[in-house]
Amino acid sequence: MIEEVRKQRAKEVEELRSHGINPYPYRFEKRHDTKAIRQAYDFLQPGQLLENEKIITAGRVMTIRLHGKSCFFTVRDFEGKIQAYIRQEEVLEQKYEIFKKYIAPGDFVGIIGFPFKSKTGELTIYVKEYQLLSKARRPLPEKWHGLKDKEVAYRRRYVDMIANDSTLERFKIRYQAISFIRDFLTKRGFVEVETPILNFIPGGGAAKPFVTKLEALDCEMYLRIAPELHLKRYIVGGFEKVFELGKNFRNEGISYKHSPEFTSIEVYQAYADYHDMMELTETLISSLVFHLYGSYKINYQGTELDFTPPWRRLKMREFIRDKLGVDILEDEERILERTLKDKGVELDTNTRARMIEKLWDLVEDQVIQPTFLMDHPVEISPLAKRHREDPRLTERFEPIIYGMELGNAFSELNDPEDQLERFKSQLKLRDAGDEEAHRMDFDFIRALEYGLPPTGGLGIGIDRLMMLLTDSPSIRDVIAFPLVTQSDDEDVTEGSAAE
RNA sequence: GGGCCGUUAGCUCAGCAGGUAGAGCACCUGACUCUUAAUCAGGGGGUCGCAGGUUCGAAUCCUGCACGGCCCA
Repeated sequence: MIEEVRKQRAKEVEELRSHGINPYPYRFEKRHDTKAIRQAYDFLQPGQLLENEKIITAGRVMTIRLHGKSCFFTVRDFEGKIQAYIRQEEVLEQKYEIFKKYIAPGDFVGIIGFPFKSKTGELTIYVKEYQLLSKARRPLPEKWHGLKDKEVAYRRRYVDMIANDSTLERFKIRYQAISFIRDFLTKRGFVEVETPILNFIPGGGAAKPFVTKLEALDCEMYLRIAPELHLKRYIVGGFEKVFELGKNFRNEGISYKHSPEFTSIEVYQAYADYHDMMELTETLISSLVFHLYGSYKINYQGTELDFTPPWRRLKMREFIRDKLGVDILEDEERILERTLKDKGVELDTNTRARMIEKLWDLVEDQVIQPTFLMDHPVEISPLAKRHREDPRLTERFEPIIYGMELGNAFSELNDPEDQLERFKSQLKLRDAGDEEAHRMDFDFIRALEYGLPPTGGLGIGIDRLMMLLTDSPSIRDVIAFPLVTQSDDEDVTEGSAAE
């Protein structure tokens, strides 16, 4: 069936060429987008025509309503949809016949005409001239129900975007948000920088890396799991406010909130501590929410989330003690372990660090409203500075919203001796079987020995933030081209050499 | 890795006391000069995810596999 349509379209393309019409011309001078047209002519009364105005626009034909010698059709562009009207008596008869015969839903057209409002009050472009800009060879999904199959939506996102306005809208919001974040930080004096994605030592986080090979040096390399250590080297070098927005790669499970390839933003500010980073975080995210929705409150999966600053500050030790009755600092490991066993949690490695992480996992989903989870124990925070009041803790926080860790931030550890000790402790965890434990990075120690000023650092997971901002239940919904298994492309080659 | 659900026309879905596959949209032909899920008349289109099994007979029942979704680890 799809082959039938493709052959039919191929035939039409040949016929158009024989009429001297190029079905794939080179350019069109688009002057107005649908939003601008809507804003300019919304004032028209039903039935009113503005024959002296000239509109030049272009887009994809979505639907066609043909009535013999006249035809209504809707055109969609990035800004929206607009109706157009073409009549035999207004264009050359031959051009009308060609429109009637060859223009179909899915095709791109350029149109020149004037605005009017139909009897029913819909703003419409009265077509004086049109040009086929690209002929579609495949049928569009159903015009009423759209595309619902999630597999197809993920594999062929372009079809999802064509068929479902909400999908296009979701990605517009994503890139508006990213643009806002860049502006926000730039206005505060931060410089956008870059760091290597190919690393010899994957650092800055707890994760299994992707391994790749550098042929030129015949050695293994890793895709970065976080840009953190390089960004701090910028601060050592003399930058004072930097950020990097980009992809990280973690060779771990895939779930509704985990993607092997994800986007983060990391921000570092010299002379600041984690309190400054909390202020930055809540101001950045709440003003982003306000920028997008005109309110600090949004709905996520049926729950109202209130981003109004200041956000709740919650100490990790106290919260776990309140909820589970154990003290992650003072209780013996066998007590932590028994609490976990009672809750049915199995430990992959028997370290105190892992136990603390698992205990937190048990209560994480009880934190719904935007919250800063603070002051993590030192053994699970190898890059954070010890707490000024209790050296067993660190000056660290994670913004938690709707039970999801949205990021991670610290007063950065800048004491090279302590950092070396932390790396060594991490190596012990590694020996105990923790594959995610941090690796040794002597050059980073060397950098700290040259001197890192007091620095506040912050990382935010952009994809998870976008889930919240677009009410999306899965991280795949906010990644335009999510990871899917290899596809079957049989329908492309088969019959593509249609006569 | 485990559990549940799903996979039928390009799309959205019916069909499952087992009896040789349907609708709407889309597509093709024709009619129609203010429609908007346009309308009207006619037509074409399916290895029912794949492979086995049970049966005279399987889209339907059973087993395995693949792909996907959701939940759990």
